Amino acid sequence: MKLFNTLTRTKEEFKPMTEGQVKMYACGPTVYNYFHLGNARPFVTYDTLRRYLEYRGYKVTFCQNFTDIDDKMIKRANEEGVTVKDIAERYIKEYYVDADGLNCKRPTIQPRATESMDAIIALVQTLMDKGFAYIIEGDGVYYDVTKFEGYGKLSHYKLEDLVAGGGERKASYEGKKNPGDFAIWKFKKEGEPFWPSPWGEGRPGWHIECSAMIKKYLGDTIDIHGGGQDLIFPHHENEIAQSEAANGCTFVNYWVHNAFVNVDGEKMSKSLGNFFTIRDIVAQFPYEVVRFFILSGHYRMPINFSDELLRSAQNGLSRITTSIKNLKFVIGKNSGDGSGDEALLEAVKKAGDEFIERMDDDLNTADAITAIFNLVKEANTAVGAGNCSDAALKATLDKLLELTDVLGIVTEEKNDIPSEVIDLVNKRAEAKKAKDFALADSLRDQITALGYSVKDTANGPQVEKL
RNA sequence: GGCGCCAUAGCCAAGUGGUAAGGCAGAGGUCUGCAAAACCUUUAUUCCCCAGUUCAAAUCUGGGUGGCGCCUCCA
Repeated sequence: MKLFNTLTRTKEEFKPMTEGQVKMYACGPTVYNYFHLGNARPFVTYDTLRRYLEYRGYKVTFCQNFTDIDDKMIKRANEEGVTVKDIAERYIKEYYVDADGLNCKRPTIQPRATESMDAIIALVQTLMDKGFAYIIEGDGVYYDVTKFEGYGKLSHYKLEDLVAGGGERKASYEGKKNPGDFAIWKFKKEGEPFWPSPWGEGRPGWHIECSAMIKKYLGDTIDIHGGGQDLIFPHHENEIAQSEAANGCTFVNYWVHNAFVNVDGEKMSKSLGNFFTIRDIVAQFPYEVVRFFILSGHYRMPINFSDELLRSAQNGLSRITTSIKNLKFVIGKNSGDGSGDEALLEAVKKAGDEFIERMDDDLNTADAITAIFNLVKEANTAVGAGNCSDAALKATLDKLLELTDVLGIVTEEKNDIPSEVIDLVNKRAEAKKAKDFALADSLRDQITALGYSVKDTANGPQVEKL
């Protein structure tokens, strides 16, 4: 497949280091709050990339971390008068509620920064030993960006521009050799959690955490590293600087970055206050709709968020799920003569091929969904025509389930109908037969009141949970 | 100031040299006791504007206009 590599800013043919195996890492959440739709985008995107790679036969080792120690964690803990660990435990649990709901497969490895201190300290030590880092007394251990020749290669920022540009970097100028230098170990401050280190008690900087966890859990070089576009600089630039300086080899072969979720054309972010948590959104829309919404555009294009757009996504997704339900219903009841099989099976194959072709092109989920819609249409036509065998319909259903599973947009629903409802459905069928439509309609109202819908089809009444 | 992205129908959105996918919404029709679902037809002679390259451009080049992001914690 082809992937757009931020490093080269071109689509490149993806070749893993080891045939058939992929090591990928994505920056995970800082667990100090519920996550919002903007945060959800990378989770869903990289989960989809992982699912697709697995679908294509790769054995994927997917590592996504939890940042469970940083300024915001500490702030939150102090506000509530609890420990940082309490906050972490709480919001990791909440993370799983939403991430599981969004149908994100649990990553292979989910390290926490606080449980990776050995690796972090070892990495800082290496950087000190090799002369890439220096100490500012009473402050911390800093990385000297001028010591790393490739600094800026990911973001394409020049060191001079970083010095001259913006004029906003005043805050931490003092003591640093260069304005772009960043802390890899912060010395203990009053009221903050700390860990022992050769340079003094303290805690790690943000950037070093990812570098260290990648080294510890995946190795010195990995195939794919993903994250939001706002992480390109400084976070990922700094990860490269740290890891390549320490390890002396290429850190990441393919850098993948997703675009933002916007609200009224502006980036959804906590600082702007224009964010919607997933928890809030799912009070209105199912998780699958949120996932479908995210995947309905290309991951490198910004998507706008609004109720109207989610409603549109909900309607679109229900076209797919309804088709699947209808197929499930009709299989076993239908008596098609098989004259439509050939055309249908051809459509199944075509959809499968197109899906792969489009996903292969830099994970074009929008186009891949189109392939699914095309098959949905063929399936609906076949069900309506009633001229296909069960085997052909089953093959269609299986393909739809297969493709939607790669995207993670359809979750299996149990459709157990209570006997009470079945009785009503049967009575209604009798009433209809006797042309007592008033009774039939009132029975349908009763069925609806119990939370079920009934629709009349050529193959009898189809009952579903509402 | 530096780096970068985007502009396609009422809305969303693919398409990056060969004559405009798909979804949502709308309109008409078929089917149906009604409904639901579905199917058919219909909705951009045209892709922000202006030049250029080419037999051919939404797609490439140059110049505008408008919007956004990063350079500071940020997905």
